[in-house]
Amino acid sequence: AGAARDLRFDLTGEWAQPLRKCALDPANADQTILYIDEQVVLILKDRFPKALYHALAVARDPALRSIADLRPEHLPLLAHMREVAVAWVRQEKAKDPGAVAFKLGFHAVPSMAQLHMHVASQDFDSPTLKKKKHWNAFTTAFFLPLETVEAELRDRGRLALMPPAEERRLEGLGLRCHGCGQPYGALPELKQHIVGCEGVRRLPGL
DNA sequence: GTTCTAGAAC
DNA sequence: GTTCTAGAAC
Repeated sequence: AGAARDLRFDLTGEWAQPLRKCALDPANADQTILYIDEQVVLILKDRFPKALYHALAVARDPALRSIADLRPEHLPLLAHMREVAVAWVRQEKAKDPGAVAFKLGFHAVPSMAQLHMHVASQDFDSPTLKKKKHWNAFTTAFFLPLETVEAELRDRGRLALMPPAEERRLEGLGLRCHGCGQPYGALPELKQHIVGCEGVRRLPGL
């Protein structure tokens, strides 16, 4: 008998479908499509971005609903998603040399159906970043870097899904600047800090 | 994922 | 009194 499927990764609600719909039927998508080929569509996260630059590389294979479906055979797809993401990052950084370093990766427990990789500048300067959960989803171990995901697929054949208790722990962690480590009690204070933090400007990444 | 909003926190 | 967070949404 196979293991029971983790319901957190099923994402069957209607509100969770826009990325999947875009990947499967891009001609009728209302998102801004930056790039598309047979394997991947790069979508600009223009309505609710969490940083000055924020895009999503979405897999077009209908079988890839989330990171739970990834297997070693998908390593070439992940490499291609990196190429597509890096091309966009280079283009944006050429236009804006002052942009903060980008990072590529997946949320440990996604909220939207269809495998999607975040491509985001680490300024996290956005009016639509409103909740502690948003902050911690990008600045804690809840964010799985692309290299980590690739290594785990290579070494273990699939991803170990984050236990619900660990998910709750990371979402609830106290707010802390990812650039300098300074703790903050409230999100508005932290958001005011990050726009001027030198540590944020010096973050490593793409 | 977001919206709404009650009531906690300040 | 105002700001801010966090839980329900069928």
